[in-house]
Amino acid sequence: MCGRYSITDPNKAIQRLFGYDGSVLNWPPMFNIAPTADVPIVIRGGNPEGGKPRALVRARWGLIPSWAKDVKIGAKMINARSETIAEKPSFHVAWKKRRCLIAADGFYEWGRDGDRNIPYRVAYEDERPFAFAGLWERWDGPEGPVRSCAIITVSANTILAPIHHRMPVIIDPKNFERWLGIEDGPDDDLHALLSSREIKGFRPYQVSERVNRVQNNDREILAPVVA
DNA sequence: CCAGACGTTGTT
DNA sequence: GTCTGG
DNA sequence: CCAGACGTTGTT
DNA sequence: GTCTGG
Repeated sequence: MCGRYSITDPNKAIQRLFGYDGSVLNWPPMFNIAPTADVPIVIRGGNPEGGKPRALVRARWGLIPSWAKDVKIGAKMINARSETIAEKPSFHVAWKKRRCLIAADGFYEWGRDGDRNIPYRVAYEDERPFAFAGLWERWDGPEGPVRSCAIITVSANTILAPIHHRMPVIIDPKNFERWLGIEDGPDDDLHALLSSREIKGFRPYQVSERVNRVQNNDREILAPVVA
């Protein structure tokens, strides 16, 4: 699963991942991102610097379906299972029309050791940024429209299985256009993107339990601790 | 037909 | 909105 | 995901 | 235990 993640340099990550200047949103470093936080995502739309039609926007983490009566439902919709995403009423429309990429440079998983939960950070060895496969939705609330998103999950691969049985889907940069729907393709192709479960070069390492508290949002959160 | 749910995770 | 249960 | 709250009444 | 907030 994926219930916390990080983007330590959002502007640089946008540049490296998507090849355009994302500094307009001027995002601060986020070491400990929790559900309901506003996060930067990339969707179809616009034409940044004359390139592919993509738009960098902010969205609340936790998908709020269009029919929701309250934003609170979003807190339960932080992940969407790839196995059932096409059938679930809450995700079906977004699956067809509103896929997104969620910029990150690490995510956190809690493993279990007896009665203790041990936090790990999972990131590329060289700390390069990557993108989760996501869905987004627009909800018209009493205080105007709210954009929200969810991270898609699959069963854990061999690297992560010892820690946890679910993990987020990472989309390879060469598949960004296919995923966003900028290039046409049948739905089977989309499922193929979700089923790769490839996270070559990823490395999980134990971190301090300080990450448990969402208020702890500082660079020390990233530091490895000795088991 | 209308009413009511609509999600994931982990744990038992 | 759309699907399921009754 | 984890942490932390979880209630009503009456009075100021 | 279960829900809310972050």
